[in-house]
Amino acid sequence: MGVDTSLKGTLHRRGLRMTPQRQLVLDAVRDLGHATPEQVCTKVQAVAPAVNITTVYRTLDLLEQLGVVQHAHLGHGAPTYSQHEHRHVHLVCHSCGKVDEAPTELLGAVSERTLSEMGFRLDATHVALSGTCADCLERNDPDAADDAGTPETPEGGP
Amino acid sequence: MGVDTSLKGTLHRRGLRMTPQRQLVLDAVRDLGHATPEQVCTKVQAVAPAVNITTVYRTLDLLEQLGVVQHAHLGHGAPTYSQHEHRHVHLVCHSCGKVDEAPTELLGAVSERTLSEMGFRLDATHVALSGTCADCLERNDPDAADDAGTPETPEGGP
DNA sequence: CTCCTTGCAAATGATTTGCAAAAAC
DNA sequence: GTTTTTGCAAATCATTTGCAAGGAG
Repeated sequence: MGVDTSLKGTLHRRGLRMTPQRQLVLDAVRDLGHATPEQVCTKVQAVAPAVNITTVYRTLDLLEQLGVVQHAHLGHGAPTYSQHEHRHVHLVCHSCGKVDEAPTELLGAVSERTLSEMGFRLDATHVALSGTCADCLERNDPDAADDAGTPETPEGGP
Repeated sequence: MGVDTSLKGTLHRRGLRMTPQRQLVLDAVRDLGHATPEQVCTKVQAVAPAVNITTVYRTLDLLEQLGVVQHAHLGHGAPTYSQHEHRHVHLVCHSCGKVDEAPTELLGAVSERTLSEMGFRLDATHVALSGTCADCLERNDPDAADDAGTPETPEGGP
């Protein structure tokens, strides 16, 4: 370890500049765990109302290029940003939208299989597993809690 | 089986109407495997140029409500639509964007674990696993093809 | 003939871009 | 002082909605 890993150092090594906005965005991402650009913006604006959402987008892109944060697609809507050190698999309930987290080792065996069988290296932290959380399972389907294959066919008649 | 499974029958049972557009959209989804609304639209317009993309969006929504197609989020951009009968897990390469498919049983053990440990029922077909495909692995990283878990952890102390 | 469905145009929501002013080095 | 960064407004892209005309049953 001889490399400067501070945000300031990382920026300076590339001829980029340290600004309060960049620190605030990074802090917000750290704080929120996995948040959309808009959530990050709201958090930042709680401290510095003048910061524009444009800057948040630009800064998130930049921090990702620097390898300081990463984004994952949790399902239907916006990408969410978090830090590499929070390595976990996201479990998104597509009924209530809740995001659970599971240890990446959950996918260890799967990862090995895709690598050896198809040469595909999984990035577990970028994955969002979709399904139905415990609460919604009970709420919608009190006794079919052991079947993982039957599609539910939602109703939508006028 | 006594239930009419044709699109026309499914529609009629709910008081909805069969139209050429709906058949075309369904054919396009079947044909394309997993396609974004825009790709479906392009395919449909190859046959019927007058069909509006609005209709494609509306029809995809409808077909999904009917349980005829489903959508999955494959990563960065648009959702993609496919058929329930093609039950597979998507493996998306976030380097080249290629989409591979794996049998859903790949996630069987994971599914059992999330269900018993967290009460979370996975929907394997809705899942997109992200990572690096064999081609891109070799292209970028010719000899590190056996590591699926060691992170480089960027630091940033307050 | 009666409602459902479509096409169009305009509304919306999220993200990006151009540019001059402000800030960092 | 020079170059990067920011804020704002306008542009863009994807998706949705209102409404009148067109089509299915």
